[in-house]
Amino acid sequence: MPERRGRSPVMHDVARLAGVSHQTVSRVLNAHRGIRPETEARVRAAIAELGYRRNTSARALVTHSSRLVGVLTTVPDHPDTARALVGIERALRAAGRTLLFAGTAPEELAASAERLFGHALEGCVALVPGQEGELAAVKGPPPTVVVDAPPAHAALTVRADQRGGAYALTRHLLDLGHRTVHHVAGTAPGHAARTEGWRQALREAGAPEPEAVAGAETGTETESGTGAGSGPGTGHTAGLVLAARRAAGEEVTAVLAADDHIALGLLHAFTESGLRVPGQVSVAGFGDRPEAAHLCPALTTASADPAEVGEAAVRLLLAEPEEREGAGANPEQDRAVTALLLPVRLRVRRSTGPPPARRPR
Amino acid sequence: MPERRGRSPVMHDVARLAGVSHQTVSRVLNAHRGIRPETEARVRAAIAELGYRRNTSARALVTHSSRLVGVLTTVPDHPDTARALVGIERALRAAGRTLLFAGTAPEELAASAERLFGHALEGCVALVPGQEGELAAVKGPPPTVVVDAPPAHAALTVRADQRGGAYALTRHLLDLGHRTVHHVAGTAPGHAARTEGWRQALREAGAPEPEAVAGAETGTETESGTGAGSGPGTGHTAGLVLAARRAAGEEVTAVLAADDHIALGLLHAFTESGLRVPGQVSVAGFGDRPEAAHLCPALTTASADPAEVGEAAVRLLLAEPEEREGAGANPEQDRAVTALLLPVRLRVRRSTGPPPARRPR
DNA sequence: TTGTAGGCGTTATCAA
DNA sequence: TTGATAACGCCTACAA
Repeated sequence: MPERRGRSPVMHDVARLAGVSHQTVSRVLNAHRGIRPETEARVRAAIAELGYRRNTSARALVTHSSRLVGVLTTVPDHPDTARALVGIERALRAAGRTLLFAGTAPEELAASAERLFGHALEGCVALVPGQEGELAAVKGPPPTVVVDAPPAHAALTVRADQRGGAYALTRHLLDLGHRTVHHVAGTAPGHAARTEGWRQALREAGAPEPEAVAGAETGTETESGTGAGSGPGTGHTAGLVLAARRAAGEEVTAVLAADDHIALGLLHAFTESGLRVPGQVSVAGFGDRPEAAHLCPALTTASADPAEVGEAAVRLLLAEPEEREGAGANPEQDRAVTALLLPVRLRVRRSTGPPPARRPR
Repeated sequence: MPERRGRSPVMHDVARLAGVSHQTVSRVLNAHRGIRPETEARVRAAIAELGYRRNTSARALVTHSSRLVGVLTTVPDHPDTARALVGIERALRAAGRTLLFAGTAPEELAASAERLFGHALEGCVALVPGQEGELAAVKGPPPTVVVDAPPAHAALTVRADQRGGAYALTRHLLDLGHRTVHHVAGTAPGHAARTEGWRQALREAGAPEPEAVAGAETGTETESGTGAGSGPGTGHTAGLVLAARRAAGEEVTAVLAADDHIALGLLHAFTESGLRVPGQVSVAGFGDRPEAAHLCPALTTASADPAEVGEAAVRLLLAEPEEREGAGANPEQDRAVTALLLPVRLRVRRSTGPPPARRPR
């Protein structure tokens, strides 16, 4: 007998033990039809007895696919990335795939993509907020789903419904009794859609439409969750402006910030100005950063569950392109869906409440 | 010429273009010595021109190693996991390795390990807090580093210096002027060492050693960062006990909790009892959970940087076993270091301060 | 210093 | 229904 001492068993060993050829073993493993049940049983028994496992590399070599799906991100330390990873992994596991991860600085994005693509990826999920330019580096042969791709981007993408979320948040404040809702806008990708949702809600409700305050947001939404850097001045300045307007007689009872960072600045500014939240002013954020639940008061905000976003991205990635006539040249063209819009859900907490009574009833 | 139309170039193509054999190309790629510089230049030029990349699967097939390192965890949604991932990935990238990730429920740990090990891993980092039993599933041929393995566990491991951290935290409180420091103990793995560090600091300072309060911690430290579940009752009960003791005349001016969760409960209980933190009682936690910085008041705590822990784990994993006489049978036996102890650093924030003045000076 | 031959473990194609 | 044989792309001997 050939020496099979240290090495782990291979297909040939299983075949010999089952008294068949290695081909038959392969067929059993790949669920080919036309195998006599009793043959299959013998093969399975041999597999179990030997503790045999297929060699992934050999399989990938001949298959040209490794059943590996890559995740490429420029924001590995963003809390939403971690949460998305959980969803991605869950979907991948269900599909029998394994997750390859690369977190990298934007400058090294291309190099990291190379490294990832080198592993015969079956597909790739890109968590790359920021500018369109960065995404160019991710163009690869394996199909790629970009999470929250900019509107212009033509790739497969899963997006959170920013506009709908802002709409719902505004609606929530109006329903609490506020005559209108002020807004501090941001400049990060996706913030514009939030501003639109806010305006739309006001318009439909026939509420006054105050001008949005510019948040001078410097793209800090992609920063680490520990709040390092960023500093004040974000929503803080806007908060002081609004407090001043209120002192001057304007009716400012509810403010929707373009993101939780800005909302935090608002909270500070209002507290400094002696305004109680939510007693005198309600504040809502957007994005549901982890700390939002632990602020004083806990922040009402909204977000799409990052895990769900991740799951959806994988499902979109792994969905078989519809087999239409002439399919094959460009699989992405043959899909039924190339962009998914995920609902944004409200997280109502303590920072929003009814407006102060204007006069005793 | 053989048809080379759609397919990506292989080593043979490079060889033909450079006018050498594919062996020479392989030698260049693997930095073998004894290649004429001009030959190497031609090869490199051909590689660049063709945009050639080695096929990882073929390489792994013959090499029996994929330059892939696995990360296996039962707590994929723990914030420290995300932070560790960043460090792991950084170290891996520097070493030219790629990261394979599997997050899973404890029950499926063995299956996930199987799936991971199936990819010819070069090594594995296990983020598996909790019971020793779970770790048994991770026993695999590839060398594995367990992060924060239980003391008894014999594998390669990287541990945070729990004892030293608790010592430093206690020292910090004593230095602020507190006569002694109370302690709420926990039951999660690693908590016992924290209690030891606390006691040691008191003893060395000659401070009174109050009995530790049992925190009745139900292992919530492994839960998600959003605080779902866990509920009150953790440190809350202990806080009420301490507040009562204080009301009864005992000098309780500083409390070290076994973790941030317990500390949060303490904060609630003290606030309920009308005690100002840190005005009347100082509170310190342990673990630096992300929300600690955003509590009111922000929590003084301590932790080893998870990213650093991750980096250290990878370095330990990839460190070549020292080549001693008789090496080879069990590589782990031949290492200079099998357990690394990482420093725990203080994060002093607003929840600790000097004790209230006993009498006017 | 370079080239030739063989095999890594699997899947696909043919023939039986 | 099953078995032989040839790839898949690379690396490690050995030969030149």
